[in-house]
Amino acid sequence: MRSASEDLSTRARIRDAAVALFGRDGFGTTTVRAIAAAADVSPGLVLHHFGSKDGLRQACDRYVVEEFVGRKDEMTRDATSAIARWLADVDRFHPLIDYLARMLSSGTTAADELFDALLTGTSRMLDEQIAAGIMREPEDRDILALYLTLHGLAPLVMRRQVTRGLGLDQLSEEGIRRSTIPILDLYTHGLYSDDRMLVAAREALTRTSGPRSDKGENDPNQDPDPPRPRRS
Amino acid sequence: MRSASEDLSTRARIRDAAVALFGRDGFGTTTVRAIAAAADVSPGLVLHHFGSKDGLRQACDRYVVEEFVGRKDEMTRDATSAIARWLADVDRFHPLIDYLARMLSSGTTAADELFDALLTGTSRMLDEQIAAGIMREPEDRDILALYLTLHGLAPLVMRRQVTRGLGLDQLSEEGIRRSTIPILDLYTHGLYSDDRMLVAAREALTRTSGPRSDKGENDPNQDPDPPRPRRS
DNA sequence: GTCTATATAATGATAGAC
DNA sequence: GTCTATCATTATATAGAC
Repeated sequence: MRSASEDLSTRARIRDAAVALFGRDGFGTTTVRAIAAAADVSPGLVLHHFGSKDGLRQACDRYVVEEFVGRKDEMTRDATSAIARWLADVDRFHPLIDYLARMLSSGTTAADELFDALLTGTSRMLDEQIAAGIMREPEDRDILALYLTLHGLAPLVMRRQVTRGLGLDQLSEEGIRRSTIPILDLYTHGLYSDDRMLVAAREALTRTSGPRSDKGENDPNQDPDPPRPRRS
Repeated sequence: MRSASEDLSTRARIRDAAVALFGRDGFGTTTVRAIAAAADVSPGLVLHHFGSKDGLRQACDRYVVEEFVGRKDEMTRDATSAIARWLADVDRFHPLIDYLARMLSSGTTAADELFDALLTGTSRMLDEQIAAGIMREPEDRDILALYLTLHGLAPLVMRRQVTRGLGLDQLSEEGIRRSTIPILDLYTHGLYSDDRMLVAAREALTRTSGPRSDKGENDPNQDPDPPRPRRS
């Protein structure tokens, strides 16, 4: 299991350097020269291999998608050992995560593909766990799958904020150790002590079909206001 | 309530154009000339007002943070009417959201400030709701607040994916109508049918202190693997 | 495949007129 | 405050030697 930059082909080395820099600094800010320097080749060679800067970007997109979706299948087969390998190889993935974050918040079709693949995986998982009786039957499987996927990606997309909030890298062992139980607790017992919010929202939604749905009032998530994305 | 571009000062018009373009295309990709064209002024004027392109960026950062945090207080005072106003004025906010998304996934200190403000708001809300008996006592308030903030921001940061998955804009009335109940359901009843996952994770975590924590196995969220950010 | 030039265009920034 | 014109720099991309 290669750890980082070793006996990679020159082309792969350039691609890896590009992923890292695009992910860290953005596409527009990153210059071909900087990529060439990072990969220790001449600027000309970068363009020789990928045609243009945009061609390089597309290659990076394809590579990152492939890498994530590929690993996803791997995870499905053997999650535990895959996680172990992941932790051992975490340095290799950080650049990919940063790149992924930029992909997802911008609007490329490659990001769409990737998201769809992850969403499909989540849906399949939901079906299985519900069938096995591990999970209960939710209100709406599709929407639940969508938001679970979002929630799962959020810590990756905002990795910096998680690391700041946790006081340590979430992807470290200690980070996982500290956040696992609280999150499982949330997904096991929920947030509210009883049904009253749900009932109230259901009522409000069936009652008013017009503008200003009152529901936003006590819902910690999802709602329309960017000022306080989870609640007031 | 001004809807979009009207009797704004020239400086404000330039700033709005910059927010929109930076948010849509990224900082490096967006040129001063493009901003000038969008604001219908000369390139020189842009730099006259903001000193440099980076100065313009900083002004945009400050503006967006201020706008979100300011609105947040507004929400706290009167969530319902604030939401109504938000919905009426949704076009004005879309560019801000796109800008926010880029801020949060890149690593500026302005983004840190903003996130911290939102996190503080979430924490305060948690305390209140728990004290009021609306929410139950969680495993760890701080970590819960952190992840609730992340979950709340996720649909904004990945707005495009939510819109694709929902088949309509999440910020539209119909989008809210469709996603409110499923999400409230998740936060009310949780995901799992019983405690077994939580118990298993707790056991695994206290048992093994070494590498490879088995817990990742059945936790739909937060875990280390980018391949399947929520579960296998 | 890889490098060293170099062409060509576009960018951020400045100066000075109005 | 706003514009036009221009500078100096830097970028992507190409051509050709090795």
